[in-house]
Formats: sequence, structure tokens, C-alpha cells
Amino acid sequence: MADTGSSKGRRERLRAETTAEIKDVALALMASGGPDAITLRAIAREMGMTANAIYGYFATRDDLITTLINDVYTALADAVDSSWEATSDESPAARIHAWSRTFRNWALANPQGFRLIYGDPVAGYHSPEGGAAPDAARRVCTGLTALAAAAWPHAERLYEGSEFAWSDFDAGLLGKVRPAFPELPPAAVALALRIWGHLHGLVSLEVYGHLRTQTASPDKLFQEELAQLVRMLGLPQQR
Amino acid sequence: MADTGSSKGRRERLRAETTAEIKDVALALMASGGPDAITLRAIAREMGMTANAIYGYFATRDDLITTLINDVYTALADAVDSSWEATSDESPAARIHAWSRTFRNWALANPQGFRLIYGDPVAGYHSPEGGAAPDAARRVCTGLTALAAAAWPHAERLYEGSEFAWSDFDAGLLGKVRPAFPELPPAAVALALRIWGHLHGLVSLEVYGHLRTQTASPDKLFQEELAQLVRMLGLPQQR
DNA sequence: TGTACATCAGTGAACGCGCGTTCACTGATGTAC
DNA sequence: TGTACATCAGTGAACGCGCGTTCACTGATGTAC
Repeated sequence: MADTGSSKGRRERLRAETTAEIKDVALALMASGGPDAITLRAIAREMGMTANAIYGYFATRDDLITTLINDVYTALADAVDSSWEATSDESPAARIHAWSRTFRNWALANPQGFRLIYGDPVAGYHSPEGGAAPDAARRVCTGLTALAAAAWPHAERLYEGSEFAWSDFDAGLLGKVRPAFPELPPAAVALALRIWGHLHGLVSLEVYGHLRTQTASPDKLFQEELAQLVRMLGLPQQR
Repeated sequence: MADTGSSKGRRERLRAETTAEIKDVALALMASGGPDAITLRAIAREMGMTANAIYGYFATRDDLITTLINDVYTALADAVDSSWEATSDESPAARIHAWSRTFRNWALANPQGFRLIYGDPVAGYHSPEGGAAPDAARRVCTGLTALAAAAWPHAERLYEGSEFAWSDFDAGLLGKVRPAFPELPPAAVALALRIWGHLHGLVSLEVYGHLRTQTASPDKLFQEELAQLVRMLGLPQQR
């Protein structure tokens, strides 16, 4: 019998479960009350604990927030990545559509999560000194570069006189991107960031409520944006 | 002598000056510490007053915030509007460039102001029940529609099969826009909002620090975006 | 010109709130002989 | 199998903080006769 082993494992499991519950409760609070609703006391209240019990799991409030940001960002990266992989045998245009719709749908389903990772996170929060963007941020950017790479054969002509150089871009991003797409020029990374801008712009205007006051059909507008993007890139549309 | 008149006027003038100083101090606090730094006590401290003295000028903290949002939004609208008017005898492409650069430059010069009007404003702030967007918000959208209108003769072909209808857009916006551009179809308003998305996306990624971690040349990227936008619209480029 | 009154900007103390964090502790769970 | 000890999750009270807001007030400025 591995009884001693399993009892030690039990403590660890309980600990992991409580850690997960703290995060879940924090995310639920955020979903209903915005990032500022994430307070140790509110979490503890919700869990029927004392506020300081949380210090057994997270050294400090900022620690917890950092973990949450990573988790949420990872969820977004997982969503778009799996959408990319699920369309591996479709046309570039279709893949761009799928990736972008997944991006928007995730944001609309998790508006507070979107704010947490792309807006002001939480009042009084300071990210750790390193300040490095989470891995998931890089994954999203890598995914965008994959979109640009898929479109590049058709879109190349748009960047004929382009002045972009590798030195324009972050080394960490390039370290991921160049091995994966060895033939791409720097201008393709610029295209990836531009696409990011297009998507982020409409989605964040919508999440923050600025689009709803101007149009009743943000969905239609987003679809139009994608159609025109694909058209601008010169991709063959199959529909 | 209008002495009685002028002494009454003096009180009013002092009152107006103090009101202006409260707003100035609040904006300065926001510029250095973010929207959350706007607290009645901090303002009072900075002005050498007691916190509650501010209640003589603003009924409540939310009242003050509402006023600030309006002021900041108005400043942005003034900037882009005057840029538009200053280029009245230039080509549509040049005017789009000018308007967009003004938009971005204002945002980079007033990053906290940009956050105040386009992001989560202030922790705990609730906008008044009416919840109507400030006039300045509509002015910015009207300006964007002017861009779309200038480009429309060339861009029309992009929206040939378009399915947009007037009912897709907010009546208040249309009330401003349709008299000013009586010949524009609803698809042109969609184009205006799409352009907004493009600009807002890159600028907000930059203001919130997400672009800087990916590229050392956000400026170059924005210029490229504008060049491609103008190209996509089919506008003749003069350069 | 002088006096009595009204206005009103700002004071100072206090309220209750929720927060992050610290401290000394209790009591159940698991471990070693 | 039973007993002595170690671990450690969670308690409960307390700290100091800054906040928005209220209250009764003071004292200077302007007004009316």
C-alpha cells in the first residue's frame, strides 16, 4: 500500500484544490464586479474563510493578481490556438476568420478578463519587477504572425517598398516567430501587429461599451472588417 | 461705475477660478498617478484646502469625474476637429493622415486622459443615470464620418454588396451625420467605425504598453497602417 | 460715510467603511518510534 | 497498536491607512439702508 504516499498526496491535493478555489472565486468576483472587486477580503468572505487564510496560498495580493492575469491570458491563448489548429486544412482566409471570431467571442464572453489583461488591471496593482509579459501574450502574438504568414504569399505585394527591419521588433517575439516561419521577412511581423490592431480596436471599443452607443450591429461590423481585411490581403475568398 | 456689478462679478470669477484649479489639479494628479489618483482628499491636499471644501464646487466625487471626462473628451475632439479644419484644402489622403496623427499624438501626450475616456475610468465611479455619451464622443464620431465621406468616392466600390442599413446605427449619431453628409449611404458610416477601430486598436495597444513589448517602432507601424489604409481606400497618394 | 445684516468659502473634527497585512494562537491531520 | 511529536491550515483580534461624506462652525467679503 502506498498509504503514506497517498496521505501526503492528499494534503497536497487539498492544497491545490483550495488554491484553485481561490482563483475561481476571484475570477467570479471579477466577472460580476470588475477587476477592482478582486480583494482578499471579498474572496475570503465568499469562501467562508478569514481574509488572512489566503496568505497561506499567495504571498500577497499582487501575487494573486499576477497569477490571475497569467491564467486568463492563457485561457485566451488556448482558445485562439485551438481555433487555429482546428482549421489546419482550410484556406488562409477561413483561418483568419476563425481565429478572429474566436478572439472576439472570447472577449465578449469574458469582458472582465479582457479588461484585466488589456486594460488597467486592478487599482493599486503593480506587476513584478521583471515586468515581463506573460508567455501567453507571446503566444497570442505568435498566433497573429501565423495569420500573417498564411496570408503572406498573397499580401507580400503590399509591402514592396517596406522599410521594416528585424531590429524594429522585440527579440523575444522574434525568437519564437523566426524559427517557426523561417522565410518570413520583418514586414510580415508588421502586418501581424497591424492585424492585431484592427481586431483589438473593434473588440475593445465593444467591450468597453463605446461601440454599442454608435451601432446596434457590432457583429455585422466585425464581419465586415474581416471580409475587408481578407480582401485587402488579396486572399481568395471561398464562400 | 459698475462697482456693484464688478464686485458681484469678482465673487463669480473667484469661484470660476477655484473650480478651474480643482479640475487642473485633478488632471495633473491623473496624469502622474492614473485615474485612480483622482480623490477629493488628494486634490484638497494639493491645493492646501480641506477635502470637504470641494463640496462647495462639486456635489460629489462622481460629479467631478463626470466633468473631467467631458473636459478631456472635449480636448480630444477639439484637437482632431481643428486638425481637420486646418487641412481643408488638402487631399482626402492627406486629411486622413493629419486627423489620425493628431488622434495618436493627443493620446500619447495624454495617456491617462485616453484611459479616462476609453478605458475603465476610475475605481468606484458610476456615470450619471442618463448615461448618455458626452457630446464630444459624438463629435469624434462625426469627424470619423467626415474622413469616410472624403474617401467615399474612391472607397464606394469596396461596399458594393454591403448590407448595412440606417437602422444599424445610433439615431443620435445619424442626426448629426446625415445632415452634414446628405448623400452618404449607411455603409459609409460602417467604414467610419471601421477606421475608428483601426486607429483605436493600435493607439490603445500602445497607450496600455502592449505594443512597446513587441516593437521598438510603434510610430513606424502607425505610419504603415495609415499608408495601407489610404491605399485600401483607393485614394490617390500624393507624396 | 457708517452701521447692521446676509452671503458664502472654507475649517476642523468626526463618522463609518473596506482594505492589505501582521501577530499570536488553536486544533485537526499526519508521522515516527 | 498506541503514544509523543511535528506539521500546517485556518482563526480572531488588531494595526494603520485613505477614502467619501456630514456636521456645526468661523470669519472674511459684499449688500442695504
